[in-house]
Amino acid sequence: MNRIKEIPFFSHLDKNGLKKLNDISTIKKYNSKEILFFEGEEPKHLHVLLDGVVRLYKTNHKGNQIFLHQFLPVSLIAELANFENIPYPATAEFTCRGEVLRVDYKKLEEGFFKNPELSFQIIKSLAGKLKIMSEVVTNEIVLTSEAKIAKFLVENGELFSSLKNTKVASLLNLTPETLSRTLTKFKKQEFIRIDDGLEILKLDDLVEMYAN
Amino acid sequence: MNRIKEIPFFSHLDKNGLKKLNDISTIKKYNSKEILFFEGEEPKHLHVLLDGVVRLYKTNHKGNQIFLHQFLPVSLIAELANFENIPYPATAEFTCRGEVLRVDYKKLEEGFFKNPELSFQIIKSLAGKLKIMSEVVTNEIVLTSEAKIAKFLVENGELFSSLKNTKVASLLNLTPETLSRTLTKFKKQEFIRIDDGLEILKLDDLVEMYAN
DNA sequence: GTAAAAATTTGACATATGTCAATGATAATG
DNA sequence: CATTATCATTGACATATGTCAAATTTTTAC
Repeated sequence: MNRIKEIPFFSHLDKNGLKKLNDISTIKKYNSKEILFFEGEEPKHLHVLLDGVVRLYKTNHKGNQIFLHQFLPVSLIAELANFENIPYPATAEFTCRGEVLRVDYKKLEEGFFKNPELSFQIIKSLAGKLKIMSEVVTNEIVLTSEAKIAKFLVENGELFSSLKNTKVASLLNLTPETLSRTLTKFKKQEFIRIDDGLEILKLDDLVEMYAN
Repeated sequence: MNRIKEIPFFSHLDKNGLKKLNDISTIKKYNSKEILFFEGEEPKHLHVLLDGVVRLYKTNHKGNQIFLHQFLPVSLIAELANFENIPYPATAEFTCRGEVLRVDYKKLEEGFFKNPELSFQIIKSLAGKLKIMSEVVTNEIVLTSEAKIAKFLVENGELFSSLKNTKVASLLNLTPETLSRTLTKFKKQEFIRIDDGLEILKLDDLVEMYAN
């Protein structure tokens, strides 16, 4: 109950509302690599990530994972499936131990959807998701690998420096080989330098590669 | 004003609400091939498609159009850009003459967002868009061309029969050549027959290609 | 500090799909 | 009906990116 009060999503609820919400929800702990839900599964709960990190991915025809997004607390996860009453469109997996609030969706719908503040929060969340998906489309369909990498270097330089290349490659849905080759190319062109962290030497040239 | 009353989105508004909405919106007509908005443009209005057909697409690095979705009346178009206050993520173009209701978004936000019924409609719309985007991702990233085509034949057989192959190819973001080759392949395998309309001979084999 | 494991780089090759060009088939127009 | 114009098919080739394997480097663990 105290946990629920701290969720920005529900923080505006009054005592009665909190109690009702508490009655239809449970908190569940997960370990790293545990699956919150599989692509294709029927949703019964609304999941609110309280703690830990969840990665969302689809699986392609060859069985490779296509990374879509990484969720940090506190966020709703795949609420689309609840609202549209469709199977989960992707798989959600914990990358470290964490916790979710599982809310019985049917009961939530009955009791809470008249609440304007909650509606507003849901709108925010959905719009955010839509933005994410739109970016996925841009990154995966519109951009070449080179452009994807250039964009990532410019926009996530810090993160790049802190991660192994294999990890970066998987975030970008590329093979480590492609990433490696592209990075050496960028180094040869003197767009970047890498020693103990990324240094961008020719920002404009990098940006040019993905912006239009 | 009468037009507004007929929009399901706003049909629940009372007289006063309708009047206020009417004051902040205008109806604009468009011809075929006219652009409603360009990718990257700053949104000022919420667009409600009242009449006509609008196709939404992105442009890739080579200047090719990547088809995302076709809107039929009555629908909100790219409201994401309004809600998130970001540039339009894609271009919207009329494929035939039509009409939109342009609502001054700032003013709408100030005056209407407390309305629970409207919020609910917006949630519905956003969730629908999210579903569309999720399908785009599935189609474009997860499936091979062959699978895309198989899926389209199974799910849109009627439409397939009524369209030229060039048109189908562009809906699927494929070249006509690839479509043609794949179709001949399916015919050779006796999955389909085409004479004066599509006939699916081996549904299971086709479905097998894209379902997992 | 050494051994084992993991990550990176590089080369050779595979593959799906696009591009271009030529030809044949259909449809549209006067 | 004849003539364009559009569409479909086919082949040869290009290209980006993945796959596999080997060599090298870096990191981790004892």
